[in-house]
Amino acid sequence: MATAARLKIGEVSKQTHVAVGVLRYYESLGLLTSERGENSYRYYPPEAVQQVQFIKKAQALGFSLEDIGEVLNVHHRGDVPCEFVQSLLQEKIQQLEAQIQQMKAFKAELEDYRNSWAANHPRPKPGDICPLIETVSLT
Amino acid sequence: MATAARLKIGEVSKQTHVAVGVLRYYESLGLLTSERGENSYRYYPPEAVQQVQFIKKAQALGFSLEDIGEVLNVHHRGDVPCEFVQSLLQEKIQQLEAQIQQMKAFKAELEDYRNSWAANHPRPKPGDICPLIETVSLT
DNA sequence: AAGACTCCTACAGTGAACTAGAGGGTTTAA
DNA sequence: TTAAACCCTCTAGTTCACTGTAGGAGTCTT
Repeated sequence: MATAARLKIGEVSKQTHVAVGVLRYYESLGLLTSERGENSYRYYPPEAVQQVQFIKKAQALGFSLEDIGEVLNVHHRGDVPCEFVQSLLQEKIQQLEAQIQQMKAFKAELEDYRNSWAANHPRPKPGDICPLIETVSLT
Repeated sequence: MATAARLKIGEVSKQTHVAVGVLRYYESLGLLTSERGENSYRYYPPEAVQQVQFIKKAQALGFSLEDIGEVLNVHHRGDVPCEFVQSLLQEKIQQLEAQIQQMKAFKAELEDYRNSWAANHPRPKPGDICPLIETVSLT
């Protein structure tokens, strides 16, 4: 079998579009692990790429690195993880659902305003002030 | 007519549950304006309450104070605002929609995992490691 | 008129998530 | 074999959104 493809930090960086410094920072927080070569270089298994992508995805959805770390650390520890992870998951799912509902409502609000604006102000007169902000905020 | 109800900062704070310091901070960023009395106290019109609520709502949905300031400042300047606000609105609406879609996808992913976990691991054996993280991140 | 309370400014500190730089070793391609 | 490119550690700086503190003035309540 060919050498198991171990990745250097720069390769992980290229594949994930996450800066090298950030990867080291994640490691310092315990979100990522690596083996060290004799040269003290970090070497990552190919799965590290997925892991970093997971971090970035979760982060984009509003999870803090600490949140993410909680989940990942449980995995690293390997201690009775499933029940704990399960309950974390459940919590996150519920949070997501709530956020989705909020966003939908806010989007609808913005759309309402945009539409009523379009109807009422086909050509705003010079000197008009757009009552946007106050109107939008009244829900 | 009775005195136009001008609010002091503490009253705005109570009505919005936003700390006095935060209100002053918002003002320093140009997100809020006030008139000053002879005592140099800030006095706000009642609409300030709505405005602060708008800021908080937008913020909860991931808009930065700078984003919010862009919209509010246009209002304050009163310069040809509507077209600009309109296009900002359009952009924000699209962003929201994209985020909603991402969240739904991520939520579905988490649910899938939770369900398959429930099916496969009714009683995890001691020593098992939950393959949660890698599995979840594969979309 | 005294004490509690609220307000003011100005500036320092916090935590999260990076980002940059110094100073020095390692790998790799011409 | 040497120069570019990459890696290391450590420390410090940045941005965002606050939070807290000091020192002082105004207001309200009794």
